Amino acid sequence: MKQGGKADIVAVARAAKVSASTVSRSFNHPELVHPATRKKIDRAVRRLGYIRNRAAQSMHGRRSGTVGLVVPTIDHAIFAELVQSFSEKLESEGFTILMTSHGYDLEREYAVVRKLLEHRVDGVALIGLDHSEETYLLMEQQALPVIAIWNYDAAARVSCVGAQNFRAGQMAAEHLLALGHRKIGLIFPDMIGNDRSRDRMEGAQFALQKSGVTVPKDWQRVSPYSVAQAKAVCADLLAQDQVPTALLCGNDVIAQGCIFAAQKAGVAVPDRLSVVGIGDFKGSKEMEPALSTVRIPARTIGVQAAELIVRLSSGDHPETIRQDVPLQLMQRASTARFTDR
Amino acid sequence: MKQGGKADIVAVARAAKVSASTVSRSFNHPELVHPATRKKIDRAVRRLGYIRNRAAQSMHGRRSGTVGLVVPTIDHAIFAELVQSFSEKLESEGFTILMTSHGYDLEREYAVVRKLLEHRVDGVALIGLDHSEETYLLMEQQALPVIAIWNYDAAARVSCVGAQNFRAGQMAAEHLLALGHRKIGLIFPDMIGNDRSRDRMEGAQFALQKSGVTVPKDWQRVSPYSVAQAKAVCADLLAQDQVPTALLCGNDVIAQGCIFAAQKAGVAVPDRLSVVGIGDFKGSKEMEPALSTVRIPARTIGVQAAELIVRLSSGDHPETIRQDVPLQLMQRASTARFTDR
DNA sequence: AATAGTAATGCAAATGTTTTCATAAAATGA
DNA sequence: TCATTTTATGAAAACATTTGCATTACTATT
Repeated sequence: MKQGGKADIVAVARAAKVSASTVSRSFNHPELVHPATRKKIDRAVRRLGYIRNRAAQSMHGRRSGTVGLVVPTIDHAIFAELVQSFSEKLESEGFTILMTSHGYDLEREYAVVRKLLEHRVDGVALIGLDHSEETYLLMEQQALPVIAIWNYDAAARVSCVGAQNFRAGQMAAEHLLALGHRKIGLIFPDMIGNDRSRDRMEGAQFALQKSGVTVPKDWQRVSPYSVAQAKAVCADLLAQDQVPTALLCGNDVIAQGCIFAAQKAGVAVPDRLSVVGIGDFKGSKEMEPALSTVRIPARTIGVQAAELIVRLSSGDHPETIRQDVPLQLMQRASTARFTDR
Repeated sequence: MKQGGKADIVAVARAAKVSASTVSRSFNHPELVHPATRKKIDRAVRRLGYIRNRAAQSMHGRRSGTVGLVVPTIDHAIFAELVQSFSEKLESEGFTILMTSHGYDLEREYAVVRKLLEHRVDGVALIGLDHSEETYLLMEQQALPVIAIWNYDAAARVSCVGAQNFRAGQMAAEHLLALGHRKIGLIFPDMIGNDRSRDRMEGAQFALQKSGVTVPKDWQRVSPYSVAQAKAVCADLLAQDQVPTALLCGNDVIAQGCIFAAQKAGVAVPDRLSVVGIGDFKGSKEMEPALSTVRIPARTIGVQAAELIVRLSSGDHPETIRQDVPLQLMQRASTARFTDR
């Protein structure tokens, strides 16, 4: 029984009194081996505690059964949700995921993609479309299925499944404008290496400009992805003489921070300040007041991304497939019509 | 340049006019190969876009450079934080993590551990100590470094690093008792396959009993890990004739739900209802009112777990190492002294 | 200049599996 | 009963590396 964990296929073959080939076949093409033999082999496998070695398998051009997933960080509500649905779906298809994060550092991203390649993953999934030229080149050179998750871009260099962030920013802005707001503040995450944020900001600016609304410098703030820090940034903004009647936030975490900051400062939401986010993270719907936001369906994206990469890595679809996942405005309690009292 | 992504070590050797052995050495023992040769090889590697094949490497008893991580789900603030710090540390040590989730299903856990073993991971990390006998047996048979993260138990069957959940429940209860509360409600997640929850509940009950406080059935509720559902459960509890003056929640997500439910029902926190959680998740400190909770230092645990598994998988420490990570009561705004008005 | 010692490299075996091809055994058909 | 087809198995090559051992090319020492 306890064999020190080193039973190989020939040990099993010996124990079952057959050849290694037969054991291998009994795993991979069971229909080719006699039921009685199969039974003998099964018993031997169990007795020795044999576990197949995928490393050895994948040396035969056999697929490794792994998919690489590269995220900036998983410590964000939104990525966690995405990663969960993505990996769940992939696991149900028999894949295991090799997960790495790079903390928004494109240099490190290159390094981790390389490492995934060393492990001979059957495909790679990245977040967003902002990647270094080196990284793109590396992946193209390996002729490996690659998909970008989270963003949709008709001109994307690789297959992608996601939503249009420009549109998300636009929708959030249009929502506030439709409610009559003209004094609007913008709080967004830093934009370096973060195309999502940039596109949303541009979408918002586009909608505002079209309506002739300009945002004073003082009402444009940068906040990291953190409730605590967003709260501080927002508190600072609200402490000014002139404050906006509505806040458009780059994502729901920032929006949550803003709501808390307003509550703390005694500014009623939505009576005196409307707040809209982007993302519709877990918890946004439940908080008080419930957060109005543009919903990006993370689970849907995760599942579709998993399906796509399975498809790309099995059949050889050399074409680039781009899937646009629709957004949805979730009007809730944190935004209200602007009334000049 | 573009070689269809199929350059192997002998192709590199040919291009650099050396033998495959030398190329191999130049990767693994660079000090043994002449600087000039190394340079030639480097150039060839770059020119061909060669990427080492770890599958082939690990066939030589060489470590695979992967660590398996098995979580119930990563779609929980707290696991996300843990997983992030764990994987960050591990990546900095040169490992890649193979991540799988099982959705609190111990059968599936067995299956995913098996799959990790097929990939010849250098170690396995699981959450908690509740695992099927089969899973334990499997891991013992393979004589593989295994650690359980999140719980500390002096009698744990495998190495572990984490906190004492019994103690956490106890601390939360003692906090409420110290504030003068006697009418205390308990809202906990389901306990099947979730030893964390069970231990916390027992710790809380222990402290309450010691103080002669009994909790009516109506004030003991089960809530899934979800702000929305906790909010509903709590709303139901608060709609009764008799309501407690304090709520002890099995984790911060539930506590957050309770606070939102109270806000919605017009029950002032902490004036009329104190709420304490367990975990100190991201956001707990920032919400309004800030949540009092028992802090379980997820990042610390993640980092220590990573260090431990590296240690176990490099040197051969056959002994079982158990690390207790201390808890800390974070008294914030959601709990206050009970005053009978 | 010869020898010993060291540094750098190559050869070949080994790793654990899959797969092609060949062969043996059994089943089928006349 | 013999020839033919089908089914089941084994032997050996292949996969991409690493490594122990042998060999060659340098340096240093006398």
